[in-house]
Parts: sequence; C-alpha cells; structure tokens
Amino acid sequence: MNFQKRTVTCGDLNESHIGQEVILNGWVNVRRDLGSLIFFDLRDRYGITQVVVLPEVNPELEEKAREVRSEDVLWIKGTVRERENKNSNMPTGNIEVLMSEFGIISKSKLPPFEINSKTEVSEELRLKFRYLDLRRAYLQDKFIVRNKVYQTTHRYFDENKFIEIETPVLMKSTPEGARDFLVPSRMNKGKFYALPQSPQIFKQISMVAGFDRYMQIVKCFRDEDLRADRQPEFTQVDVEMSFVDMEDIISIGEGYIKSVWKDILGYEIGEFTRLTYKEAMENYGSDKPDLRYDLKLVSIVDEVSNCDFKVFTDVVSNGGQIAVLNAKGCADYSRKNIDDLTDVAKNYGAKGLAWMKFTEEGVNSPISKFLSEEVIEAIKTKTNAENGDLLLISSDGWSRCYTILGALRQEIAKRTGIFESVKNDFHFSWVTDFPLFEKDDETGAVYAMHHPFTSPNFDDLDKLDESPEKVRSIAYDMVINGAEVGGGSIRIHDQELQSRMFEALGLSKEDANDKFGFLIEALQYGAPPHGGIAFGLDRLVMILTGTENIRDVIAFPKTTSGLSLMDGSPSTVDTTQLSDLGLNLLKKKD
RNA sequence: GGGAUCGUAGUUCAGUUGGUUAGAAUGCCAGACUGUCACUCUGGAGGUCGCGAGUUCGAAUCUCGUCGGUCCCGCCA
Repeated sequence: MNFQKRTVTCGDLNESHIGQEVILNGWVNVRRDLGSLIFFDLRDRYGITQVVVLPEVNPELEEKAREVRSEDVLWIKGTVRERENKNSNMPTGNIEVLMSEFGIISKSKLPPFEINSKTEVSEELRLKFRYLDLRRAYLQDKFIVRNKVYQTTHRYFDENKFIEIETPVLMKSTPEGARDFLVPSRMNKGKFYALPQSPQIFKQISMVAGFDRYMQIVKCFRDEDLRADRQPEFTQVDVEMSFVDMEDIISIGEGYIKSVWKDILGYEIGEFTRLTYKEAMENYGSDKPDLRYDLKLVSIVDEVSNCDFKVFTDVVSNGGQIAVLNAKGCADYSRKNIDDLTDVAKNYGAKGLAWMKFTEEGVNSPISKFLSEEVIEAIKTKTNAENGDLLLISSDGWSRCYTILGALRQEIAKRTGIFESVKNDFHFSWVTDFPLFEKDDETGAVYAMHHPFTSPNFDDLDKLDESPEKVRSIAYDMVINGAEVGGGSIRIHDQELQSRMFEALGLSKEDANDKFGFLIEALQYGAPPHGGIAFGLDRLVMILTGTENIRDVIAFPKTTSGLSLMDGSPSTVDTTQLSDLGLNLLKKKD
C-alpha cells in the first residue's frame, strides 16, 4: 500500500479535535506557498481542510511539499490545531492540520479547467472531462440530493406495501409511441430486442400476476430529439396498483411527493390544485401550467363574433378560438418588444400577433380600425383591462390559439419580473380528464394520447364509436411549477372494452395481437382492475436542486445531439461484430 | 426535419471598416516571500483564430460547406 489510510474526512474536523493526530486522504484544492510557510486546502466529498507546513517541523518535508500541485491526491498525517487566523467562510475554518508526514499518492496532469474556480467553463469541455466537473461541489450536491430521493422512494413505497420488481431491459419492440432503441440478437439473426420506453406492459402483467402493488426505479430509453429537460435514457419511479380507482393512485402519488419534499427540503406540501385538461388549456394555455403565478387567459369569442373584422369572424365560423392575455402594465412596450413577442408566437405556429394598448390617450392597436367602440369596450371589460395594459390576442384553432398564449404567458412572466418573484415557490397540481385520443392534423388518423390501454372515462363510453375525439380518459399528470413530473392512468381490464378501443384506433385484431398479444392474452386470465403512475425522477431532482438542465442531475449525460463526449459513444464497430449479428450497413446517401 | 446562437492562448473573454507583430484576466513555469485562505510581488513561456474551400494584393473579420456546443419548434403513447 502506497498510502496511509485516513482516520477522518476533510469535513469532519472542528475545535473538539484540537491536539489529536489524524490522517487525511484527498485532492489538493489549492496551494498557497508563502516561502517557507505552505498551506494546502485538501478536498474530499465531505469538505475541505487546511493543512499547514512549517519549516521548523522538518525542512525535508518543506522541500517535498513544494512539488505538490492542484488535484494531486495526497495522504497527510498531522496534528489538529487552532488557527492563528480563523476563516469564518469555511465550515472547518477554525482549525488546521499541522503536517508531520505526507505522501503524493497520485500526481495529476494539469487539469483542462480549474476545479475550484467560479468562472463558468463551456459545457463541451465539462462533458468531455465529466469526472473533473463532478469533483465540483455544485454538481456533487445534486447527486447527494438524488441519492436521498432514491432512499425516500424506496422507504415510502416499502412502507406502503409495494414490491420492487425488475422488468427486462431487453424486450419486444412496439411501434407505438416514441422510437425504440434497438438491440440486434446474435442468436436470432435478423431479429431485434428493444430497450423499454417504459416498463408499461410488464407492470400491468405483474398486476395480472397478483403482485397488487408494484414499484421500480427504472431506466427508460427513447430515441427522440433531446432538450434541456430530455435525455435519451432517463429514470422513472414506476408504480402500478390493483383494485384501485384514480383517487387511490392520486393519494399514493401525493403521499410520495409530500415525503420527498419533507425529507429533502423539510418542506410541508399543502393542497394539490386540481384542474382538468380543458381548464388548464383555456386558463393557462398549457397542459402543464406554471401555477405559481396567475395571469389567466380570457376568451373573447362572444365579444367579437359579430364584429366587422374578417380575420376574427372567419376563425369563429371555422370553430376556432380567439383569446387574450392581459399583459398588465405593458402598454409602454416598444415596437421591438412587440416584435419579439410576435416571434415567440410565430415559433408556436402563429401567423401573427394582434395587440391592443390601453393608455390615457385611448386605445392603440393595429386592428382597432376594424373594431367598433362597443366591441373594444366589451373586450376591455371582459379582460379587466385598465389604462397601461397591453392585450395580446391570438386567433387560431382551439389548441394552437391557447398554446401560443401559454407561451406568451411565460414570456410576459419572465419580462415583467413575475417569474423572478416566484422562483423560490412551489406549486403542486394534478391535471386530469385528458382526451383519450389525439388526431393527426395531416392524416386525420387517431392515436392514443397516453397509450392504448388507458381507460376511457365511463361517462363517455357512448361516444367511443361515433365521436372518439370527445372521449375523455382516466389519465392524470402531476405538475410542479410548470413541469410535468408524473403521469398515469387507469387501465382497461375488460376485454370487450379493449377490443372497442383497438377498433377506435383502427387496429385490427391481428395487428393488436401482433403488437401486444402477450398483454392481451394475459388480461384474459383474470385481470384485476388496475392503474398506475410514473414519476420522472430526473425532473424531480431538477426541481429539488433548482436547475433547468437535466444534465446537471445525470452523472454521465449525452449532449443535445445524443453524443457522450467522455466515452465517445455512439461509435462505429468492427465489421466482425456486425457479421456476428448478421448485419450490414447501408451506404450513406449523398 | 426546421429555426436561433456560439466556436480566438490551458480556461473565460476582447479584437473597430478586411490592413503592420492577434490582446486582457486567470491558470501554468521560474524566482522572492513565516499566517495565507481568489495570498502577494517580479519575470517568462503559451495561438492550426474549430476544420475545408472561395472572394481579395491582403481574411480571426466577408461568402459557401462541414464538424461540434447550447436553446427552441416538430418529435417525445
């Protein structure tokens, strides 16, 4: 062994240890060489301790200590003593270790960036040298929180009689939903496994098996384009329960999140807000609204349906929606400000953005010449507008109209300082009554919004065949601060209803059997009523640690283009590996 | 698939209208320094201006392509 093992860590020591001989192991955070007097700060994950080298102790030690550089790994033996000059900015600032003996366990090359510096380093470099970035406290703290979430999760679900069951990572590809990551089979050439987008089918089957309450902290994989809050592999807290209705699952879900917030932040969550999908969209322009601030949207269809402005009346007669966001106190916005807002709207598919300013001088709007005074007054009344306010008006199909205003709502909250004022708040809510189906605008085809095993709302069963788009589902999302952190549904356990569902989706019996035959088969052997929910663990940790970036809470993440800069994956493989698998690469198209 | 933005010493950045030897801070190296804690002081080294073409007498600067980072739309049952 080339080192002496530590007796304490770098965060342990305080005045009560003065006089004791200790051994520390750790990395050199910084060296301050004052000539014959040398200080090191030695770092490990528990903290930082100052070590001092005095020439009167041992001149040879002094000489050797001069070779020490940042990020070298050392063992240090010495005596704890009170500092001559205390540093109140450090937890261990009242003591130091007077070095009597030490060794360099491992020299470090000059790091590509300074570990202990506060200057921001490009993410590209930090990802390439991820192990160095992970040495920094701001990232380590997030993984300490993440670990606490694991522990609370296991404790909470265990206390509530859930059983953790591991489901396969190699499973059957299902063409529904996100793109699968595929894994070729060597023993069965030409055939492929898929990595799970979620263990959905297996957890339902475990209900058929009678496990009654299942949970798992599980990796999921989706081969889709990435975002600040999306990685190709991510972690779910997956949950399924038997003999339950929606309220049972909501209750377990709330209890879980309450435990997490209490254990990690010491925060007592009160009530969860409940709103339907329709309410969420029409009031806030999002199915995952940020309810930390109000800023509601208002429909003005009734006010303008008989006006002379053709743009509005056309939208109304086509069954579209016209709605308004009142940007309080923004009437002083310049041409440029409004152009910026228009760009935000266009990014979400708007053709343009109508606006209306109310000032002491009256109304100012590019569309006021098309509207009578009565209509303008009616709009002003409906939107509670006062002088000094700016109205942003969207007219489009129902969904797009509200989505655009929802984006503007966030933008206005940021620009007016509302967002900043609520950044330390939490707001917890459930969004329920999602539509069962989603229509593809181009093809007109109908898809399951959640997945094809989601139960329709029993009150809407009569609409299933003739007007499926009006059917609500028993599906629910948990939303915290405008982020979807969990979602689930009650599943169909009735074979006849499942057949009607496949029919509505345009899936033949053969297709359905080919895709999900094993689940359909399983559900025929005594399926209990069941349902569940899955929480996005990464997003929970993001909110708990206050970061906007999912890469901050995943130890070894990918870039936005799906590359791992540290290990260089994905990579090409040897042709013998390919031929073992019976694979040939297509030539690239030019 | 589309849009926006960025890429210049190890790092973070500046670099004017295309014009002489591409700068600063920090880090690094050397020397000095016995109470520092962003130590201080003196000196020094350090550049494929992401890469490749093009325009030009002349390109870090303009054009095209390409690679890579970030953010957004589409996509993500």
